[in-house]
Amino acid sequence: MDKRGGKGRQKIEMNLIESKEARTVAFSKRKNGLGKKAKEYSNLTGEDVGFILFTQDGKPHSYGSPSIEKVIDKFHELKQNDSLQNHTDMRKTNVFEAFEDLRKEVQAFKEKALDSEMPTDKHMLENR
Amino acid sequence: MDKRGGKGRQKIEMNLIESKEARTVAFSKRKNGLGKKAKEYSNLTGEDVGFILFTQDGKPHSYGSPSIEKVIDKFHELKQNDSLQNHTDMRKTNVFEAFEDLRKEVQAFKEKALDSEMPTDKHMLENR
DNA sequence: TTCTATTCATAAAT
DNA sequence: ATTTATGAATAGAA
Repeated sequence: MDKRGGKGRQKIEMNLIESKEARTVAFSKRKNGLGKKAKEYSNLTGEDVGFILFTQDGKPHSYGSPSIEKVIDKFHELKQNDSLQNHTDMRKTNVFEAFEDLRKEVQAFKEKALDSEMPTDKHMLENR
Repeated sequence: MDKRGGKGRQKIEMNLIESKEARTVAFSKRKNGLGKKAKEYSNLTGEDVGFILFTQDGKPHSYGSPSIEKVIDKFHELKQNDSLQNHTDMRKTNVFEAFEDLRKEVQAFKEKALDSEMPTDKHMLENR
């Protein structure tokens, strides 16, 4: 419970963040925020949603319910024939929640196995 | 000008909104909110972003910087290059790929530790 | 990544 | 479509 000083959220212009460091932090925060909002959209409305974004290093990231490819296909399909009768399919995946559950599970297994072996295994997974 | 009453934002469960009317309102607000966040992402980071979502009537809506089609094409292109040049799991950027890796890992652990107790299912909602 | 102080988003009621 | 009262997201600092 340390009381580290913080000036609280400040208002900023919606333009490119000049500072490379601040921009990196923004990439992380904003990407997570977008993912959460997208997940909330599908949870609350029961409809599909998906998004794609690129980060500093030019890497693609995506989120989709039920999957980004399914969303893209459905998009093109409906866009092409707008009068198409839509079928109800709805199968939410809640990727982030399930993902986090699995991550914790793996973590638990690894910690348990640490006292017997040193796996040296490292995962570069940034989502939470 | 008028001071119509409101109880302020209330906390809600992130599940399907039962009320058709409330859901309709949510579609509108959430869609706008997602659009704003996406736009802010590209403005602040200078990188591309795009999203697709479907509304009650099954109609597709999209947003893209510079365009949803460009974003989709770039996504597929980079995803292809990435998998061709990197076979390791060191640079996974797609949540689904990472998810699958974790799932397999968990499965492996479980098969290896057959006599472990069965963890109970914990399914609660929340954010983050 | 974590914490705090603020700004922003938005559930309810109109 | 608007206002209000709050819940949430997040800029800046560590």
